[in-house]
Amino acid sequence: MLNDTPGQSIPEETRRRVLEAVRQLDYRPRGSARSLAAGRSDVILLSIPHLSIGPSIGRFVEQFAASLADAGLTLVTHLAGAPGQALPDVCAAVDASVVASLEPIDDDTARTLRRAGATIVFTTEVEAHPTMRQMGHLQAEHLIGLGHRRIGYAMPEHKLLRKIADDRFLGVADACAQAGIDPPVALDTKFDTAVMARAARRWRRESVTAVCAYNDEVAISLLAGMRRAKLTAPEDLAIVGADDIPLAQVADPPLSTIAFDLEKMGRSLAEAVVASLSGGRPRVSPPAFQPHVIHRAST
Amino acid sequence: MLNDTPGQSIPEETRRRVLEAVRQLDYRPRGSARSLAAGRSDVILLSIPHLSIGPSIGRFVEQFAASLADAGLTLVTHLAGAPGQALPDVCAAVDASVVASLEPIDDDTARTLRRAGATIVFTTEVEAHPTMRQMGHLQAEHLIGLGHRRIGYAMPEHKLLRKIADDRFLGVADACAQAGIDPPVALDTKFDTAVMARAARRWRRESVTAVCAYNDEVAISLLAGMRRAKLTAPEDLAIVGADDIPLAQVADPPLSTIAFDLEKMGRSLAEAVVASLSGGRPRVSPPAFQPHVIHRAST
DNA sequence: CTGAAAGCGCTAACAC
DNA sequence: GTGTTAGCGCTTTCAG
Repeated sequence: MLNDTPGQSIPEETRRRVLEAVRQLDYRPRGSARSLAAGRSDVILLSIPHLSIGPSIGRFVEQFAASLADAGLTLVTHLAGAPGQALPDVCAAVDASVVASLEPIDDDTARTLRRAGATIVFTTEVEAHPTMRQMGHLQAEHLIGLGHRRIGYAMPEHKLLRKIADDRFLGVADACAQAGIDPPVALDTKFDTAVMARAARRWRRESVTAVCAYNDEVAISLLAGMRRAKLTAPEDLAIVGADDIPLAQVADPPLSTIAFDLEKMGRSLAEAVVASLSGGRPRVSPPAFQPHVIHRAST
Repeated sequence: MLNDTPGQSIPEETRRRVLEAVRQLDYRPRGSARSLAAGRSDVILLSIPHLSIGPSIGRFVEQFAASLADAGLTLVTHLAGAPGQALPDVCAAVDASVVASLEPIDDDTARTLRRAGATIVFTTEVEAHPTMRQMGHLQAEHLIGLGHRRIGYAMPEHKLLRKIADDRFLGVADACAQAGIDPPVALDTKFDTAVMARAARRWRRESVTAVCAYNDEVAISLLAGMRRAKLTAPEDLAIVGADDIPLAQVADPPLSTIAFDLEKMGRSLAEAVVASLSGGRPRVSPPAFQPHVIHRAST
């Protein structure tokens, strides 16, 4: 009865009272025993790339967790990349049935994960990877559409963001190639106004008229550098960010950026997880994220 | 031997070969079986307050995870507050032996957690709560030390941040009372330049000369509003933020803020968890966080 | 349709 | 000092 097996004949009164008792004691089956017996744990482990934690990812995780909960699955997250337990260790410890990741998991780890007790591995690799690329593509396209012919790229400071950054950069490069213009000139950045001022001048010297920033934080930081260098956006240098963080709206000038539907993304990922659990192909539905540009005054 | 029981006599060669084989297969005991048998899971569940995810918390979590890993414990995190699984559900699902939380856990939940299979509950309630308060205190003290006699408080937009905000606000109010000046005048905020411009003017009208912001994001947003209202910091209104996010350095003017040692905090919390596991009192050592003000141009 | 029993993968406590 | 076994709390399967 507790498992709600269909086709039973329990007096309504009794049923109610038992359920009531359960609620009162708020009994919960012990996860370890449950998964040991059932051979499947209903625990989903999400690996979040180190340091890139921000409000956007928060919204995504929330939706992901909520959708999973609807399917009776429990989400826990793990901060990847940092020192400490590696993903396979954590996976084994919580006996996760599915591992989801926002950034590509290397083959070696993936193999370990898969081997680890029938644990199914699932990554967004298939779709999210292109999405990162697509974001870069959109940034550049937007700028090119505005008439810019020489584009800069502002890399993130932290090297652990490099994998994602490379993807986004590739998208920019792609768009430039497609438009038949020079490849983007990439420069490293830092959360330091003086450094960013120097970068801005450097781009100007190289005849760059617009730059795609790795994300909004980098873009805002560049805006600060420009102010210091007595340069204005978008006249001297047009700037486009990525991720649409809340602060982008109050940047000076307000920052153009690339947004995408994180709630939808969370929902799709959850669907994919559920599907993979019932033997389906672990794949997220294509029209999931719909990245799009938000045009504000900085471009 | 795999458990490294002391006092054995295994030929060195054999030992080496077995260990080698283990590494090759990279075998990992299944967590569920392990904890079921041992009655203890070595999984630590960290509950992170909904939405307040930011770079600072990332650094904290990393250090926490690393320190726990040193003690052979595995950390997973859960986003609290959001719809989806509640903390006790997640706790039961992963069979956590310790639950740590950044914000106070209500008594009801705590009781459930504690009951749930000998799971020990641990919260930072004891110490972190005061720390939030202390941050507000420091903000106000700093401003008062600079000669300000009427102080404003900028509340966060999101109501789920309210609990933390109330604590921080209380610290500000405390400091004001101690200094014998008027209580802080609190205003709601939004990531919208126009709204913030209005708030700035409102504070001026109320003779406020300095405002403590809930955090750096709110502060930066207020700075944007002031620019719009043709007000300058710190002359027209001195601003102090909290948390010391990277963007605080590139704010215009650079933002004074309250920082604290997140790495140390992570380490202390881990120590406390380990202690609580060996029967000690779940308490984090007092001199753990050392919040301090970083004085920049905005005040 | 309901009850009893086997056993999931490990650890701990026990005899040898 | 080493091998063996009982059993952790559940699910599932298989008789009744």
